[in-house]
Amino acid sequence: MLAQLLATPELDSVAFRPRSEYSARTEPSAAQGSCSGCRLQELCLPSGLSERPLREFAAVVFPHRRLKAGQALFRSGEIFDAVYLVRTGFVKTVVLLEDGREQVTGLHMPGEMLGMDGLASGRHASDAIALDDSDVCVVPYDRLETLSYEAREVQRHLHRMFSHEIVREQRMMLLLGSMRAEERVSAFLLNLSERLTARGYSPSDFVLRLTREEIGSLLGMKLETVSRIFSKFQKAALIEIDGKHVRIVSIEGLRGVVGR
Amino acid sequence: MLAQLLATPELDSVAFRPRSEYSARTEPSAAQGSCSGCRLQELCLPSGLSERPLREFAAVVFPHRRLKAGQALFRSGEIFDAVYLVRTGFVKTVVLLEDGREQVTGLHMPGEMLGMDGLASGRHASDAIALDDSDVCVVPYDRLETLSYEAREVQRHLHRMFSHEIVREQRMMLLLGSMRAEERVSAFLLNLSERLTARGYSPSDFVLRLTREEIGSLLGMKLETVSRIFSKFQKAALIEIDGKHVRIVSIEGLRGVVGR
DNA sequence: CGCGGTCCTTGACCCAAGTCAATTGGCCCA
DNA sequence: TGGGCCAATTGACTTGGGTCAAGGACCGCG
Repeated sequence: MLAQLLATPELDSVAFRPRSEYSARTEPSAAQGSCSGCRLQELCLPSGLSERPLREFAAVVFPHRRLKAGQALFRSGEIFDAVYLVRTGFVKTVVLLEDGREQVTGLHMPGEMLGMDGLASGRHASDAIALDDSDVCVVPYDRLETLSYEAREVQRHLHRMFSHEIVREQRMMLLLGSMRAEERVSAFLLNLSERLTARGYSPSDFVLRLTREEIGSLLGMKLETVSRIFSKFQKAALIEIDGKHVRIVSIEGLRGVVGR
Repeated sequence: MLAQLLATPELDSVAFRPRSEYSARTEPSAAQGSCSGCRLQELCLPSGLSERPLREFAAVVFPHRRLKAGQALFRSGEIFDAVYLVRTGFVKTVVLLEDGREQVTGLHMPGEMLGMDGLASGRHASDAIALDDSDVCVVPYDRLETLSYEAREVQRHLHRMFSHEIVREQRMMLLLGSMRAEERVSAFLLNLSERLTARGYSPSDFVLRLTREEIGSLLGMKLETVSRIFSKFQKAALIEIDGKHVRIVSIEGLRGVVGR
């Protein structure tokens, strides 16, 4: 999306110096763009801002970070110093149990904020891993604090984003705690469809960025179960599925699965 | 706890006028106490504040609301206008599926903040129900906004409380998505013990405020399973349980259940 | 081009947890 | 003081989803 706007030759030629941290960070690139020029505005931080704060934001510029598929944006235990806004690509977040078990806790799309979990303790409580080559806007927390301290509407918007995350996680708890496997998969597909639609993509035709195993982890089931349910939904003419490519044939049918 | 401080005759005689809303709200009582006098300080909003903002808070006074066991603090769909701080008693939060299924998403103790889920959409996304007779501090959101707008440390502290909630929910997702029933129950007991300890109660001797059904809902299992696991833990000499009264006999044993 | 790796699908079998049902014990209050 | 109600326990049985295993498709790479 917005990548086009910013992917000028100058930006593409910026050298990425890998740091020696264990998450193999890349330095934020010099890539810059004011929020006022960002196509994600209506989904992102400054959304809903009126004149004055918007003008302030117009001058604001945050560094970006480019991630290759599989690369970590941050890892559990690392010092928290910034939150992140996905600009392009998809990012998953994962929390780990000491014994190695892990749980995918979220799949984050352009416009969504990441990393607020680190604020509580000063260290991140989850890993964030790019699923595609991704571009992420880095908002240093002290910057954000100052902005929201100075512009009340920024503050309010920030609170709203926090709250959104809380509501999202509540819904995941509901899904994990009270729904059966088929309902979870159906809810997952419907949710994807909705969020992709809001970003201008087809509501019925998309590619899963996650493997069956990752989907299973997100939904609290095993990859074989995910696979079987996809097959079953296909047989029932609710979806067509080919590897990671999904076509929703009957939104109503899917709604029926979770509705009852 | 702090209730004693405030339960002066004048306050106790304040009339509670039930409103006509479907959650049968009581008006915030006129009960007042500055945050600087509150025994929950180190757990609550102004915690960690340095001189200046603390002085500001010293002047701050919020209304309280008394809830009888079973009474709702807020309900899903109601207009959001305040967040709440539990002062005494225990409060559960519940999210509902259209078909009537429900999921207990949290059990909240004194010092914990509630209701931030309403900020995202302007309406609460969950129900909050008192489990005991409880006393709750009502912080109108616009008040909070102003405070955190004026005192930067308040803002930071508020963000930290948001973040805490996000981390808590992440952990619940991990529990629901990746742990087996016995591990969940063990993690639940250990978590209760920890939080009660932080509040000055015994780490090993406490009463569950939830029924088996509510515990099951919180942990994503049926009440019979909860009951069986309690019995099993008792047979294994990890706990002693009599109705709602729990005594942890072997913390290490419980840790062993979830550790492996 | 062929080899190894990862991802996906499907089948057969099994078990953890759900379902259904009976019983007990408190507790409220008529 | 006893009847009704609700919470909890426990047993017998069922089942949804996990486990294990085999095989196929599709890479990227030497």
